[in-house]
Amino acid sequence: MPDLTLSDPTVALLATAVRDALTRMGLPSEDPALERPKDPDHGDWASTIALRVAKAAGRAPRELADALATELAALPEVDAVEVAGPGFVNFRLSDLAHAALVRRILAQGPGFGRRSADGGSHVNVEFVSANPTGPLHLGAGRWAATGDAIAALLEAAGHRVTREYYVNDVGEQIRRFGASIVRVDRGLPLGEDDYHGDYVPGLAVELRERHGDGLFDGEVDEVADAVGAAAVARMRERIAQQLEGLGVRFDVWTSEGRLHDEGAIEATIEQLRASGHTEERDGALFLRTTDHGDDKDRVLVRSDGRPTYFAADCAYMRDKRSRADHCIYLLGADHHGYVARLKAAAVCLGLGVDSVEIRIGQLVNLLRDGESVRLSKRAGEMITLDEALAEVGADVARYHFLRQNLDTTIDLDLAVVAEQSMENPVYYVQYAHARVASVLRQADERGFDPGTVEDADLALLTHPAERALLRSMSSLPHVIADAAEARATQRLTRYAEELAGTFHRFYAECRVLDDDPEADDETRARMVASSRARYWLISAAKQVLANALGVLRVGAPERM
RNA sequence: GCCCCCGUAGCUCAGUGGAUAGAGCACUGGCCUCCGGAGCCAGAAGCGAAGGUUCGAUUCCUUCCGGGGGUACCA
Repeated sequence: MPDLTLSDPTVALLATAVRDALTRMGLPSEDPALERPKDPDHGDWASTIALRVAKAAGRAPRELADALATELAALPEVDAVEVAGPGFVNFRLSDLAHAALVRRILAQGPGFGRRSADGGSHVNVEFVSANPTGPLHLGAGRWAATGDAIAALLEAAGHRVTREYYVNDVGEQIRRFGASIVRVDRGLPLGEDDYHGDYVPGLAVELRERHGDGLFDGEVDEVADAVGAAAVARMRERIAQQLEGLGVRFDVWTSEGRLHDEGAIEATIEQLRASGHTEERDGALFLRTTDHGDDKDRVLVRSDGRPTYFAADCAYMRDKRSRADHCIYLLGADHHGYVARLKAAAVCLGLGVDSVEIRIGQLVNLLRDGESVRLSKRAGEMITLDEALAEVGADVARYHFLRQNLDTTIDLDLAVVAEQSMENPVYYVQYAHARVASVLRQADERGFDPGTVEDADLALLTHPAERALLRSMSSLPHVIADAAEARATQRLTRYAEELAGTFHRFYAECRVLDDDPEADDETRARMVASSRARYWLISAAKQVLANALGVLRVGAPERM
């Protein structure tokens, strides 16, 4: 549980009050166990501390809660402290706290909900890292959107973040990729393991244009490496473009080939050998990953002397950790077998198991007319990320991916997503933002003078719909902190939907720009005061919606 | 065989050990003389099964049932 007191002064205040009360009661002053009740009838905040310490204190939870409630001296920010159920202590915030919230949101602007970077650790988030032997398919979009949003969440939670892509740009697959291009270029037949994608012929043409025909001179085996290298460079550009289409930009692209060239792999193997974690068997060098939870030892150097990809993975891990305090790997479920060996490698490299965090996401199952479509680069049939984006749009695609738990396999039927796009939850949220913008525009056009938020009488915001909106708005800092810690993007999307919902309900029930020329002066003055309070309320709501969408990297439109 | 993920409303999915388990879609019926109806309100409908831990379990543990994925001196 992240420390909520860091991001919310009201919580900090309550926490201190609970701790002080505990001390006065002669009980250990521990975590005040503050949480947000689901039901607004239970107040704005609740503490379960009485339930938690009852046993140790040897007193009934309900009795403890009563004593605690009595001890909690009246704070100006709190209207009431109530005991409910088996021993919950519920706090009801006062108008003062609500007014402070609106002013704080507007004063902090885009910073509301975010924590300053001071003291935050440096986190490296590696994601996508698809082999550069073809364009990204739609499934990669899930990792792109999710990794990017997790990175944004971590930034919002106060960490320095590096978004990183690992490029497997050397080895057998690249050679095969190069050979496939040459074969296609010459009209030679392809083998089963060659690259059959429909992007291959065009790539051959492009490479001739870019590098001249000389690149292709020679036997297939002689030119495969060079063609492969050129093709990889080209695919990397294409992949970067595709990611750009989804609004994702990487800070660092690490080339596996560079690790080889710089001797990082040899150095890593030497380190592992020197630290006694390796063993020679049958002429190959193994890393004893079974000592650290893996189910079999892994080969670092083959019997013919060539290092394995795993050796490169170790070198890469060492490289990344030298640049960051904490490394997150976002991998697809098809790589879950890598978890144990990577964790073991972290131990063998002396990096600290906890500093290497591996997140496994379930795959995207693409459906077309209800039938599963295989997404394979070599087999050829695939839907590329850019094709998909052309159909549904980046915001819709991003939001769709971010909305779901990583543990959930996504069944995605593009036709359905595109069809439902008008009913898509992302529009529900964006519409709320656009609606606020529209009201603010109206206010301006009508010459409405909102005054200043300092002068506005925010204590007028007592309607249940207004209270619900305030309550929802106040949650953003906690939602961001929780979602970042859990690496759970769907918590933020769901929150955005909830916030949008409370706004839509508010909008349906409360009129912001209210005036009645027929009314007497006193009534009209009341209406203006109410309009001003609501004006600042929705201005703040707009900011919170924009901040939530901003972390998700989804647009917050002024009009739709 | 071993390992990982999932099983919550008709469908797609949220649910961080707390109080009466929530959305969207679909269905039924309502709501604009007035700030955007891409909206609001109401209705019906659910935790795969059994044990255990706990003051409290949809959540943690075990077993079973059902579905998906992974298992290499591959890359």
